[in-house]
Amino acid sequence: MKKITSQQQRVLDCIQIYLNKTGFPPTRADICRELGFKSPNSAETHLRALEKKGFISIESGASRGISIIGNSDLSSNMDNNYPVIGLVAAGSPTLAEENIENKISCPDDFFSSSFDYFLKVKGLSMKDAGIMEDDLVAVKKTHDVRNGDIVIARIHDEVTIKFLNRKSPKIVELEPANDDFQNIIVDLEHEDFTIEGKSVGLLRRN
Amino acid sequence: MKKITSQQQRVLDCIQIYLNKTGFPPTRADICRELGFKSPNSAETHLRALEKKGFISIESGASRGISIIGNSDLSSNMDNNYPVIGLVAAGSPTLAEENIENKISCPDDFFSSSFDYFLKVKGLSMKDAGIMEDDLVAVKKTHDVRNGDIVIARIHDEVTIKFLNRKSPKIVELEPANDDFQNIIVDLEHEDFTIEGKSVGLLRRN
DNA sequence: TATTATACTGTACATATATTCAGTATTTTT
DNA sequence: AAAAATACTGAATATATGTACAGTATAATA
Repeated sequence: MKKITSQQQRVLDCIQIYLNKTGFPPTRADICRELGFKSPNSAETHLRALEKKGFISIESGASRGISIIGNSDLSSNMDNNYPVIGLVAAGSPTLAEENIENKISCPDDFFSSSFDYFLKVKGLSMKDAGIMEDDLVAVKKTHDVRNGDIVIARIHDEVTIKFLNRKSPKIVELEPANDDFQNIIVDLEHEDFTIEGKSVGLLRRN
Repeated sequence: MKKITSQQQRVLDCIQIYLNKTGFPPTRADICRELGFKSPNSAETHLRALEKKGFISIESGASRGISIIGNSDLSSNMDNNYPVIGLVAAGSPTLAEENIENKISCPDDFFSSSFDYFLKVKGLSMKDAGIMEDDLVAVKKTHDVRNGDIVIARIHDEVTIKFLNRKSPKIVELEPANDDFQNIIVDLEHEDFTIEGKSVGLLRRN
């Protein structure tokens, strides 16, 4: 992003404020009125400078054809309501109504990968990985997991969040990030084991 | 809200889609083009009907002066672009262009308190508090801080994130959350010390 | 049944608006 | 020191645009 002058910043702010106030962009004359310019060309040259530097785009010929770039304000990355699910000792973290503690509005592209829900962490078994009690882990429902991934796994009826370490085709090791906890060895042939998903991010609200 | 006809709904949708696509509202001619009308008055009468029913407002005389009424809360609850600032060893974390690594679109009410920027954490001095390298700490610029708060403080030219512990009116202790690091004792009378803000949340993107 | 609302086409026109051209002056960059 | 960018005023103009007027036709409402 190229550098912006203070006057150009004023014009850019003016456009944003006008948009918030009216719902549509200003004309050159509107900008002049707001900022005290006496010639529409004052606004015009600033707009062209802002366009050249990539801050706005101007639809040629169209009235009020200004749009602020990076202002993905509406549908392109519309917020979605993501459920927060408590990590209970027993029971699968289903999206059933009774398991949803609340919902968080958040852009769809907030994390590197899309995700399906937030998991509220209980306990400190992953504390050395920076995952603390009550942290919200963004979980993507997938079976495409690799060694070293932080996965949400279910063994019988117990759900847990751990590092994945696939030792052999039949043996999976779940590693906590805390010396006070022990590794969990799962024999895929004799135990009911499911990967619910993996962590793609974390959110902590003080 | 009064009932809407299917054609009026089409026009309303058309306005929203046009807004999402271009960033500004359509003209009567634009609506005609999108929906296949052959007279600008077709769009005009639908717009007047939508205005009468309270779905949109029309600024008289202004080109593209259409705004969707239901979107008023959406524009106030709109996402904001928050700058990501690198925690550099030296220098204040100012919002100057050269310090902004990128921007993150995020709802204003995402954390318990409003905040001003994301600070990208370097080092592991707060690892026992679950703050890891490259984590993004949501920082609220404020001087209203209390003992036990995670604060962003500046000593001379060095910026750091630590627990605050005000020992006396003149002595402030900054505590890391890592046994490998030592407490920092600051003498307010003889050292250049500023509280830049405090942490109100954390974001980690794997 | 009369009236109003809906749903259009088509023409016309005043004005709202973008945009160009001609200047002047200061600051920044090369 | 020259060139380019910034920061304006002021005037002019082609056109983009809102909007009124004149029709036609069907569906909904009172």
